[in-house]
Amino acid sequence: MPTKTFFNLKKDKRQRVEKALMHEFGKGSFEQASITNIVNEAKIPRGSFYQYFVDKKDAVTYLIQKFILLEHQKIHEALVENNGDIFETALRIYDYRTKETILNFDIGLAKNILEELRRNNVNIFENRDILEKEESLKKYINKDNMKINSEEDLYYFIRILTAIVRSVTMEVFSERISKEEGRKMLEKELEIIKKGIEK
Amino acid sequence: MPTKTFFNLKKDKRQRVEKALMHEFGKGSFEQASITNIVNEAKIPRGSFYQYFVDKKDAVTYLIQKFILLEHQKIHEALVENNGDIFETALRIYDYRTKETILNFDIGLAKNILEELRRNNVNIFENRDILEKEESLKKYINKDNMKINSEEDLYYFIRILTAIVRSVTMEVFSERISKEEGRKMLEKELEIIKKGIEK
DNA sequence: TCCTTTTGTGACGCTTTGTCATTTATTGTC
DNA sequence: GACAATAAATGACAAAGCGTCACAAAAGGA
Repeated sequence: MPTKTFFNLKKDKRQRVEKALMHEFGKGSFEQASITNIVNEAKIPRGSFYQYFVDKKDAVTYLIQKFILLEHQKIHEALVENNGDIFETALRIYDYRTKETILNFDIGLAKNILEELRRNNVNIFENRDILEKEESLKKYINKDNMKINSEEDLYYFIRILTAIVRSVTMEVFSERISKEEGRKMLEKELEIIKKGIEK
Repeated sequence: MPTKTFFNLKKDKRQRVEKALMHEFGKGSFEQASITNIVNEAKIPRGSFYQYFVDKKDAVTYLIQKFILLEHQKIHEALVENNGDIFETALRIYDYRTKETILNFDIGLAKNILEELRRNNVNIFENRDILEKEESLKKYINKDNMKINSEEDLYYFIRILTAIVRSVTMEVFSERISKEEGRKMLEKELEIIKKGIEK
């Protein structure tokens, strides 16, 4: 997390830094991002960057946390609007993630963030950082039409959905498939999960 | 892919280079790997590295291709031994991936390779590079006890399995869960896929 | 006003990458 | 074996990036 110095910054300066971070981290991969570019764009001296953030990773973490919180709200909305239907919600998550702008995050940045979350297998329904501040989303899930008999079942089921939505989202991001193709694939995959495989 | 110069190298030298590559790329992430370390370990001058490989990525690609081919063979074996049972095979893939040594690749290196394959959503049943040289594994899958009515269904089903096995494998690699916990989780997840969710 | 604490600043040391001009080895031909 | 042509080896070098540090400026408090 950024230092307290960063949060004490005047609004104008902090926003300049934030904007530069979002821009640079969205351009290529996180590894490729250059601190030199960030300080140039934000018009702050190099030393200041290290006064605000421990290192590059620290700055990334800050953006990721922001993203997770916004996404949590978004999923909450989707769940409520769809009366707790988790399959519809999964599609809604896919839809907004593959939009041009995700929660006001540039698409390139969102892609990198989601990749990072995937790498660390962060599950928005279980994430600890969120659960400290926000309530769990699980209770909004309507289990009436599902063969879910325990908290454990639900846990594993959410893991499966998370893996699948992520997988197809990343494929769209990497431009191997279009947004529309991806959605159709996701629909088919959800259908298989619904019906099961065993004869 | 490496240059022809690399393949023309005397066995001893080529093996020295390969060993150094595998060691360095297994130490940390691919991005962290240092070419300086590789050339030092392999006892070749810096310039030679760039005579053999276009760049760092090229060297990585070489290792990944080697890995994919070996894994393809391994899955083939597993499928045949289990009479085409894809669920058992999924568990077998999990098992050998979470072993101490994977196909003679150091565990750190295997982790990085699998992460890369995941990022690019490489599916060993569909991979183009393999299909040029080897036959598809799909035909070995026994569909008798499964609600799979078309090639398309099978395709999506394999996508789901791939996503799930990868997800849990990466969690074991990142040491959030143990090998044994991971296996139990995978078993539960496979069970859900078998039975379906819909009441 | 004077002292203390916080923030700003950019030159610098260090490391790494990929290039390139030059040297050395290998191969083929007569 | 001699010579030319092709292939491979070599390491010094330019360019670029990271994080540090000593010092300067600003802000806060008494």
